[in-house]
Amino acid sequence: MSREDRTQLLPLPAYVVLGMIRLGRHSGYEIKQTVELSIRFFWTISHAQIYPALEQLEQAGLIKGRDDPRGRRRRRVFEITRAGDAALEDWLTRDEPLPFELRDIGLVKLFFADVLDRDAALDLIEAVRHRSAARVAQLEAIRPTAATAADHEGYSYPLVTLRLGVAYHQALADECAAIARDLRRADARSRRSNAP
Amino acid sequence: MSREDRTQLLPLPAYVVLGMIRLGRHSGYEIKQTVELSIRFFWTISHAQIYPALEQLEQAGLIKGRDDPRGRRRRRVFEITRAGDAALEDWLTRDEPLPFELRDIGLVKLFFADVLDRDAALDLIEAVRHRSAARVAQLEAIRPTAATAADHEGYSYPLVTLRLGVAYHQALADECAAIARDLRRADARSRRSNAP
DNA sequence: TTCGTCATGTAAGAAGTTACATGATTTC
DNA sequence: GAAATCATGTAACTTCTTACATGACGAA
Repeated sequence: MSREDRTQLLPLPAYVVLGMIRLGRHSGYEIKQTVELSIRFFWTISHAQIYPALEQLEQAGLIKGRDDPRGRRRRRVFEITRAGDAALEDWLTRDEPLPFELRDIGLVKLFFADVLDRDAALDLIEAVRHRSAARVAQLEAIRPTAATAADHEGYSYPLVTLRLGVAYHQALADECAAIARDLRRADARSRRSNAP
Repeated sequence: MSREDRTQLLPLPAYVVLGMIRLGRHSGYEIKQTVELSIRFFWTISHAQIYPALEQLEQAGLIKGRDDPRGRRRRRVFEITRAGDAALEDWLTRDEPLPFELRDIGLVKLFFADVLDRDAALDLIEAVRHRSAARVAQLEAIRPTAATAADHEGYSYPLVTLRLGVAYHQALADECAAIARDLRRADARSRRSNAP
């Protein structure tokens, strides 16, 4: 797919920054913080990307910035323009593929686990299970905050993405447990038939 | 975390290539094909990475290559060395964090969906649901192949990773359906109370 | 006065993708 | 004989992270 094929008017990080401005994050610093508190489980962006993106968005007329120092501490705040609102809505409703890119070293290792003995393989499965269980716990810890925002501030979709994150890590953890059970059962069966 | 902190002896793609050689993939071309057929849902690697990685692995003495042309068509085949076996097993059993990196534009868009009207938001949820449902179907289509390999060739872990992939995409799809149901229910409730 | 936080930016480098480049073999 | 597949490599480019650089403010 070449650059021109997809009607990607802006690079993706810029849309994320635009969305954060739309949700009332004003400075680059605030955007970075909110990203870490909310979407970091399915999207990351470093401040070295944010500041150039803000520049780019302003150049495109989608946001409007002004200096708003706090005391002598410099600070630049932004607001979304009408063109920005339109661009964000266009992006959100655009009928385009929604890439799901996963890089999971746990699963890669597990894929190769036939070269290990049974116990080492089970250790790997347990490591993957534990990782997802920990992630579920992390997400559940955030849930009250998201639920409050949903009830009182009218932001219900952060809670939706949280639910999805919990759902798939819970499923991953459960399936790991099931797989470990199956492997142990198969092993017990084969030992019974080999040594009667 | 700095480069030296983690005892990452080789870059990750090199371990993936090493593992593929271990599973009997001989050439760079074959490795690329197997990656596409098996781990592509949680790891990708381009041929532009594979060939340098093979070079690097050979330099490190973990694999041994020789020319094995097919007719006049050149071809270089590799086999894993004893040092390579050891390095692979060390990597697989190493007690290190297992990064899970997700970049999911569907969830990002959903996170911002409060700025959309109800129908557009439901369209987004449906798009995310459909994407995962399609992925489940894709994975189920591969399952017979993986099951055969597990039963007859002693490679049971590819089937394990397949199960995990099915589990989490199924969970994602189910949760999307549940969320859509909840949203519609909440909407119906609020309309009832507003217009009695 | 030191540490953590607020705040913004740039530069260098790593990692990865796409495109370029080449050529043989097989299949239709 | 054209198209798909086998097969290997490099170059250019994009993207993203980490490190560098700077400085104010508040709390202990």
